[in-house]
Amino acid sequence: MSAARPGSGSASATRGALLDAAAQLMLEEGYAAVTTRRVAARADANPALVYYYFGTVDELFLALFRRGAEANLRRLEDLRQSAHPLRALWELSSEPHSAALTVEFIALAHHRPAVRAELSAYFVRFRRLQGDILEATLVHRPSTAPSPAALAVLISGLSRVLVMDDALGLTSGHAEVRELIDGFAARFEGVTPTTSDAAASPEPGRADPDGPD
Amino acid sequence: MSAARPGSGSASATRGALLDAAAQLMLEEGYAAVTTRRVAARADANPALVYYYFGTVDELFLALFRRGAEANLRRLEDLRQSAHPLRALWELSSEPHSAALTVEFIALAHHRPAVRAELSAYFVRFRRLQGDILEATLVHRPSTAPSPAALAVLISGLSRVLVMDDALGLTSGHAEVRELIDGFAARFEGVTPTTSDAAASPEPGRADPDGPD
DNA sequence: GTCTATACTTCGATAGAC
DNA sequence: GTCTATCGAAGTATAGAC
Repeated sequence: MSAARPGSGSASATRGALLDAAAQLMLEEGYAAVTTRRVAARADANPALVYYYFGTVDELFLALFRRGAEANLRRLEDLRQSAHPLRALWELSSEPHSAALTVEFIALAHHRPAVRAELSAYFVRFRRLQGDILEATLVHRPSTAPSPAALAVLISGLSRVLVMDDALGLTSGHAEVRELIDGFAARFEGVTPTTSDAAASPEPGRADPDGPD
Repeated sequence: MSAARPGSGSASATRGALLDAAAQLMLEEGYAAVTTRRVAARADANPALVYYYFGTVDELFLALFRRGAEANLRRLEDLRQSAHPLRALWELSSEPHSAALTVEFIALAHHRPAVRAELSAYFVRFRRLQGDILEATLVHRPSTAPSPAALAVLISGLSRVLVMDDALGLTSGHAEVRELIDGFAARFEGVTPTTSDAAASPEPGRADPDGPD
């Protein structure tokens, strides 16, 4: 309660518009394009308001990340009720917007300690929750299968490389990797692995594809 | 032959120093820190020399990427002679410096078309070569095993997520994933999967851990 | 909460002397 | 090949009126 600055609790429309603008810029032009002037211009707001709401650009980044992180953790919780948690998990990690933002934030984290700490804490929570869901879903997995923690790493890594490749136009081997994942999901969720199936039965909490994976 | 600018063929010490400085800055502080002034300062050179050698900052990025890319492709070629090509392949993709630079370049590629085209072309070549080596190494693989192209994607994705996780201090599930890879390598290369083995028999062409994965 | 005005820094890029 | 000098644009951040 030291600095009298409106926090994430304040449901200000301007604050939200600034965060939206920052997210757009980060997606379209990378984290370096997120400057006070450009964010304000895109949000049709005055540049000084960025300082009013966030204090520094670093804090703006943190606020943006937190908003997406919390939304994503909520969506992850919702997955528990899904009929196909494994597939829903895979699709949550495969959203282009979300994954592209994640890459930007990871690059940012490499040289901004505050961002690094925030990402680190978030990913610990995300992976743990992911592991819990996998554990509950794969009740009959053989003893030779990877542990939930290892599966969480596999899902993160494979979904991320596919999305990064897509952004570069790389496609070689992709179809086969997707089939591999689909086959794995089918074996443990016992459902025919057709893409039309996924399209026909939308999962809960998939409305706002935003934030880190 | 239009603009009289020294190319990568010119073995200028200054040019190399500028590229080294750019690589350092990119690693330590991200691509946004790569500015003409800062690069020149770190290389103990005059800022105007950046324009003399590269013309624009974009060209500097491209030259830096190309240098690392070519070095990496050479190292990949050398792997063919390795006693354990599969493990060597894995380790080549797991180098922290190289992978961190790759993440920066991928983030850069998201909004710089010239960088994007360069990365795209490079990765196509890299993955293809990776696939060729895998094909030659895994001569006795079962028909159910993933194709070389898919394996190349798996290796890229898993090595990259482990390195990115390491940078954030995440370790959950890592040991198991490494064991998985090691087990796979052992099964197809027929060697006891001890880490001391890898340390005891260094592979050729691993002198300069630089450039994209 | 929103605005103007401003101080100060750093950026990319160029012209031209040496 | 290397340097100085310089332009205009854009960056962060703050003070203070409304």
